[in-house]
Amino acid sequence: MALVSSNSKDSSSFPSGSRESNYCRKQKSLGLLCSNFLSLYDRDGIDTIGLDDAAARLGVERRRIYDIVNVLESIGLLTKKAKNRYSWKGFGIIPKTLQLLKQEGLKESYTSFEDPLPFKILEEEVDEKMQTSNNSSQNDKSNASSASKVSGLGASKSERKEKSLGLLTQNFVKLFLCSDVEMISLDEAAKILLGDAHDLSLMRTKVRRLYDIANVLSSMNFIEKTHHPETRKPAFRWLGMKGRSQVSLTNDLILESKKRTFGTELTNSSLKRCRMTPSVKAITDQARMTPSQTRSDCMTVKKVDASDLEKGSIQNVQNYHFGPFAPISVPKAKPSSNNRKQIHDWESLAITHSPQYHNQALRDLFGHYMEAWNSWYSEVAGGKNPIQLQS
DNA sequence: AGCTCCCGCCACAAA
DNA sequence: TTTGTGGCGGGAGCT
Repeated sequence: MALVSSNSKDSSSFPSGSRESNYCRKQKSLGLLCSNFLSLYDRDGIDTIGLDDAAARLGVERRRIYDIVNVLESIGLLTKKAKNRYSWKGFGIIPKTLQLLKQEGLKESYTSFEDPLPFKILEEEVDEKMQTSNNSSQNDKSNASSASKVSGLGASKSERKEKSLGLLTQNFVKLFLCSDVEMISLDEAAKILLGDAHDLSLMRTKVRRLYDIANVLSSMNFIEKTHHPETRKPAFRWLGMKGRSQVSLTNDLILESKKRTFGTELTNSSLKRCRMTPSVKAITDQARMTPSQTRSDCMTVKKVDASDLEKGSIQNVQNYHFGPFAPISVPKAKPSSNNRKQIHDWESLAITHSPQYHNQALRDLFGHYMEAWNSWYSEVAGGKNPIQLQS
């Protein structure tokens, strides 16, 4: 197939049993790929994204880009423009997407785990612009229903859609938005999403896909991995937009530590066979952890009520601020007359969410930032309540 | 040993 | 027919 990239040839030259000893599976995870994808495209001035371009710049085969893009598209971050081309919508769309997903879920009368979840894709009202690209595939999507169909070759177009990663992502998110569960394991989620089909191999496949989705959503901090308090079984907890805003402070530290390690490298390909010194590996391991994972050592995160995000953020989508250490890709708030108020917001945000690191390197780095912040703050804002790094 | 999830085959859709 | 898309599950890395 013409799509096979040089990269995939690389992998085929290292068949499963004979990969180089320093092959590191984690370095090639979908989550990391998603982070890198966002580093590339979540910024001002990005309008369209070419899949070939993305694959080349990230150093992965195209198949993996489809995985990422399908999940991102399902939550509105991207919309398909044409073959090979997507347009970037950005995280401002997320509150609206979540609201719509919640409405959808509630409309489907899905309120508890006892109810089978009717499969129905979110209408494309997430983005009005999409209305212009009216085509048959949209109708197919919105008409897709019933989870009970079993897989098999010769599946129709709509049957294929029903099993798509995008639809599964939306239904997975609905589980959180439309129920009162604190956390859910992927096993449980798969059972619910499969409805009445409990075939073992179907279950395994569904769980595999949920792992893919969970990794991508975790990398954006919409969910975080945790453990059930009683069974200690791995489970995922919903963070939503709060997850994103809470980690904005630490995000830059993580980006920074990545930079220190890899320079400007954003591709996964370079990670493929690079040998890392133990110290570098320790830092990159830390950096690879999602910010929420980094936090989770010391912080407990309360479940976000979906209504919070509806109340708070929807009307403020355009005014969403990420805080003083906003990622470079995020447009910073323009200086304005209420600059002073923003300073106080930042201050309280920083105080509230000041992370505590077990990792000394990150503690040092964070300390450095706090020092810089306090010095700037005392100059500009009079030095009231300087922030202190908690130990 | 069970969990996790990368990898790429290959069916299906679109051009 | 060729190229684009993405479901799927084997099996290896990770814990």
